[in-house]
Amino acid sequence: MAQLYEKCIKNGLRMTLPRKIILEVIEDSADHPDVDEMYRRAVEKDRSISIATVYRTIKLFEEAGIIERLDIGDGRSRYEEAGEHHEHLIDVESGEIIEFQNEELEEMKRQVALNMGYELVDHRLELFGKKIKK
Amino acid sequence: MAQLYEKCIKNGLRMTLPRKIILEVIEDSADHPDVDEMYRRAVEKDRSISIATVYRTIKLFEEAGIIERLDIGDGRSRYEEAGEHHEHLIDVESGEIIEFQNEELEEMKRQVALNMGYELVDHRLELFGKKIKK
DNA sequence: TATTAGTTTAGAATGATTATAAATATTTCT
DNA sequence: AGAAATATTTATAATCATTCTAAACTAATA
Repeated sequence: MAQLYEKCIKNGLRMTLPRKIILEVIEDSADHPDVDEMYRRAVEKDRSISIATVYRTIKLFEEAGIIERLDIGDGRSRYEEAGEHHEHLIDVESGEIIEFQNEELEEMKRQVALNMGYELVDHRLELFGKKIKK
Repeated sequence: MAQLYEKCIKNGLRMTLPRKIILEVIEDSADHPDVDEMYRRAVEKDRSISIATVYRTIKLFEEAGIIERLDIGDGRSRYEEAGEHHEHLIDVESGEIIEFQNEELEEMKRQVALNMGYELVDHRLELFGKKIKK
């Protein structure tokens, strides 16, 4: 599963120890950690890593398309491995973030933008929901 | 056009001078100002108003459903008068924010949430587009 | 009008993020 | 490999948006 590493190399990034560690953190994370959480996970692997490096590296990885930023509207940015495009449903009671995909929805967004004379270059959708108990 | 004022009263808000001024600013704004911009506009009407009051009052108005928050992903919160639900298309070149409505899209969001066992309580969609030149 | 409760102000505090300067590490050149 | 040049990291200060606090002020109530 070193395809992320390959992607970094392809982007001409020097793979230093801190960058490798942060990359590992990303690979190991199935959730959507914020910077602070990523920092905590990185420190577990290497005590000496600095928060500034985490911020800088995350920005670097984001620009290289290695990770994607998710903004659920509280002040912090969360990150996840880039990949298949998907949307997020946030459970307003538990804070849980659930991923989903819906091609029809995607297509409709593209279409709506087009109707206004725009080429869609990015889009962001978050649904906030309450679990229906049966 | 004092329906916003009425709405405040209905919500049991004391209508002090600063609150009236901030309400005026909201009524006069056809765009999507951030807190700092709203503060600047308020100060033009009353020199003595404080940024803390603007923050507090905005939060108050948001909770009362007088205004709505818009987050376009740069660090700041923007606000607009609450009303007809609509979405935003952000022109990535000019930064311009264009409003649009699409009931079909709305319905689809509700449906997608429902399929996952959730009642949609809120949703946020932003399209980022580049103007197509003909 | 005195008392109480709510609001505003100014400024300090906080939390997330970015910038800076010195120390380290990596690459390049010979 | 060793020196010079370049990039990266670290620690910390700075910044930006936002929230909190305490004292002053205003409005509502008894």
